[in-house]
Amino acid sequence: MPPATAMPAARRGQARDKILATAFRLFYAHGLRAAGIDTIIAESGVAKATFYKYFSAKDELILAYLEKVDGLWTGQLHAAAEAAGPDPAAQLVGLFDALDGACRGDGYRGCAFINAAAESASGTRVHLRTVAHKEHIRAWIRDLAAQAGARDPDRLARSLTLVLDGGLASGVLDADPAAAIAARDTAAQLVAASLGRNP
Amino acid sequence: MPPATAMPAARRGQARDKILATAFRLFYAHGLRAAGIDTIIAESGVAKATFYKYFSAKDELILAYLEKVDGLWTGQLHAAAEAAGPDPAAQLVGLFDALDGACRGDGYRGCAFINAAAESASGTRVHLRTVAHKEHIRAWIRDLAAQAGARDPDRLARSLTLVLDGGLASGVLDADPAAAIAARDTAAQLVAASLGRNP
DNA sequence: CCAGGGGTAGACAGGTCGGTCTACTGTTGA
DNA sequence: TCAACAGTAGACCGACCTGTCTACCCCTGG
Repeated sequence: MPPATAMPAARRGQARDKILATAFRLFYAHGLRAAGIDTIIAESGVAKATFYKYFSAKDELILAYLEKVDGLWTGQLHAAAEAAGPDPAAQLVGLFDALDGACRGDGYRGCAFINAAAESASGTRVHLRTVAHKEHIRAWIRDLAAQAGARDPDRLARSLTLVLDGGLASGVLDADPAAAIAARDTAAQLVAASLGRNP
Repeated sequence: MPPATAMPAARRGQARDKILATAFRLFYAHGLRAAGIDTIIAESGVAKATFYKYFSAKDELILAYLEKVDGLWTGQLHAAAEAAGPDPAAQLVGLFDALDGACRGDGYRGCAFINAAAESASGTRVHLRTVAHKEHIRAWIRDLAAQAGARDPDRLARSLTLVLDGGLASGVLDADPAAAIAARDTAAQLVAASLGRNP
């Protein structure tokens, strides 16, 4: 790291965090286009020049926002899975508790990635980032399915991600907890069937 | 109908159709906000005053667009179901062929309603319209499930709509036909299980 | 012949968008 | 002491947004 700055380390980059936190809130609540730069800057209590020091354009902020959501949501998914115990089959079902938890939260508006994809043209960096996220999730679920000894891990992973995405997508319409419960229930059924309980 | 106009009947309201057709294309391809009124007007080959004669505001056009999509998509769903024959259980699976057909089409970008919901604040007329659409679909699927003699029609309908929404939602990320096939496959599994083939 | 309705063309207003730029303030390490 | 740096405040730019309004054209029924 180059020499030293004339700034207290505690304060460096503090503005960036405030901006990102505000962006997180506004992007998720109102959508990528509806949340304007001016509003984000004003609600962050930050100067415009400061914003453009950390983010060269709005797109960069959106990308940073998606990165943050990715980390948060993936973490919740992993935590929910692990809370179900060491059995991979149980984890495959348990991860759906994250969906339940999310849709009970205030201001739940479905999946940030699906919503972002709906507002971005395919081929753009933002859109590609949403695709990458979904692929990561599916790869993780596939691993879990393989560990659980599913007859066809890829097929089970496809089914489960469909159910998960369905639960998330319906969340942007209404945050009905019944959808999350049904998703978990459906997942349990699919996991059981895939484990060879019946032909 | 009042007296008579001084206009050839064939031409009356023709402009409205052109506008709606253009709006359909642009709203779906680019999103509600990204498609501007000026662009829609220009590509419709219509004067601005004509537009505002038929639609008092952009929101009205969006609502008309959603109405049109509703009719089209519901029609495709019904057609796919009926193509599977008279058996309600087969229809419950067959309707997923509409998903397959849709995602193979050019410019497929997932579910217009989920995308619209992602761009509209909850409580607005646009948002409420998306919720109504999803409820209609689910009610129809529930009826089919009841006719098929499912043990718990409501539960089966919930599961199937989750899978359907999952397939549609993933379409805005990438138009992978594998997702549609997996959705149909998953639906078949759920329908079979719900019909009492196994405890 | 002419009133009236459906249409076109396009200027215009008022606002918001993302982004740039200038000028200034505090803090701190050399 | 002072240069360097993180920050603030806010004017400003050009582009684009929705929506209004004026002016004109063309066709047709009375």
